[in-house]
Amino acid sequence: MMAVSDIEEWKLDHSKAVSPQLRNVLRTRIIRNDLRPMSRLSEPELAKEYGVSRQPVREAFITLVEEGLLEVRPQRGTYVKRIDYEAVLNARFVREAVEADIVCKLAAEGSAALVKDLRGQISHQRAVADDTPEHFMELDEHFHRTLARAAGVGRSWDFLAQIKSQMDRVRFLTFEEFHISKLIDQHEQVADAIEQKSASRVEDAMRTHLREILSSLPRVQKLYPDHFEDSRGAIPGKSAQNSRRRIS
Amino acid sequence: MMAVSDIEEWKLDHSKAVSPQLRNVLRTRIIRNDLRPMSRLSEPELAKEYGVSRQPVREAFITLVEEGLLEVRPQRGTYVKRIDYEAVLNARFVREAVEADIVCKLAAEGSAALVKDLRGQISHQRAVADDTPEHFMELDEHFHRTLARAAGVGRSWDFLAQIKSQMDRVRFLTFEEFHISKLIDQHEQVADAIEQKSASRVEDAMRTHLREILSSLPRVQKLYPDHFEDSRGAIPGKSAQNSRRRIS
DNA sequence: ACTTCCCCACTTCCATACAAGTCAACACAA
DNA sequence: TTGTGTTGACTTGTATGGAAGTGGGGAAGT
Repeated sequence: MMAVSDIEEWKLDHSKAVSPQLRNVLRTRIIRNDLRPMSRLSEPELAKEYGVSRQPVREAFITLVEEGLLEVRPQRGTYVKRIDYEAVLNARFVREAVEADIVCKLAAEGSAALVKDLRGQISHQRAVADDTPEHFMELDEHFHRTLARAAGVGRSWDFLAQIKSQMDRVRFLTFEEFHISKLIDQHEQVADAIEQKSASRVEDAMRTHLREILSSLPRVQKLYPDHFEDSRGAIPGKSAQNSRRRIS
Repeated sequence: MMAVSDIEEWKLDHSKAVSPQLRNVLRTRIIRNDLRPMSRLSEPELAKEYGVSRQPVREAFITLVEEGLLEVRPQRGTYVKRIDYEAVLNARFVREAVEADIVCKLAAEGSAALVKDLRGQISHQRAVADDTPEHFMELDEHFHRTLARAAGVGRSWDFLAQIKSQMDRVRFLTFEEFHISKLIDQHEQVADAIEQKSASRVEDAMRTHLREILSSLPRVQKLYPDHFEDSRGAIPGKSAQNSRRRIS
């Protein structure tokens, strides 16, 4: 829908409030690795670039600091944070816990209309699997959001979206590490299990699905070591992230 | 530790950055119902009250809007949001899912030192049970944070803290609705189950513990209807919040 | 050559001024 | 009395100017 190169040229609508727009633009640029880790974002520079004053830029920074995408060192500069291995693992852990409960609710209450909707989305996903990865990620986002809304906890997904950015940064580093067709197959297994109203199967399917990133994360870190915080993860032996339930 | 009345007189340390302090003060005042729902918070007024300019106040507002505690209507005013019934239910749902997985991990990996720490905290909780409710809530916060850290997902608790404020507002409305001694007993059941390394029992204990608010929430809403959003919740029949697992 | 100190460019943070929109009260006409 | 138009005191959003702090480069002294 929107290629990476276009992001750099996004213009702001001066008839609306500028700060929120700027916040979204910068967040997208960071997640898509257009703004590299450790690079400095000076307020006046970005202000000139987008034709606004420093204040909206400042206010946009605040939220991004809260999301762990930026780090401001007072009187020194504002920098794009490197990917925090621990933060990724924690975000993934939270996401697995929440979405596991979501699909369990759906196995109990899910309607046939939902299953039909999901299957339509899945076929749509297959159609764009070989398209740009950005396109699939949008559909993936929509798929998981649909599950949350169907379970009656749509606002929970809004919360998850805040921490998901940590995981998305990893994805955008190397799409090759993520086999899209495999992810779509897992989506299908989730839909199947919901249709069969099997709570245990749908839970296993979702937990397996959300653990895919665990296998690729160490390789991504090896490939782009300077994109990651120097913390542990270099010693990812048994990273205390194996969740409670043995999968199949 | 800090009585409600003291909050209004919190002064800011002008040697450090002002915005974060102001943010914490305002958040606390909102959660503790010192700043009432629907009341207007004008930037220049608060600026004068705390002896700073409008800009730090504005920046403090941004985060609180993100947390769903404030609502700013452009060119009209900034208002304390009423408690959103749906948001409380969703926050509770997320918390249950995450903390259930946390204690399951602890049942598998938990150490004896952890159990000893928890029991110490519990006896401390009993000691202050008849003290001010604020004091118990601090200990309660510490207890749950300890569990997360022991499970190796300490940052996950930082994530949860963002949405927990929605639940805390309900608690601070009526402490009488929450029987502290009962909550402490449930803490003890969690500690017991961890010691016994029983995943199923500790999960049930935690889920039961975190569902306490569900029984009191409708009563609190009845008692303070104007503190709540006018949404559903007035029709809380089967509010789609009964989670996946039947308890005991 | 090496250490020490100072100055200056640069940053974020705060204060202040201006712009633009909203809403209520009020004057005024029918 | 009622309906209408307008003014003006509010609000938040944006722009800009200092204040305080950081760090590097260069000059001076040993």
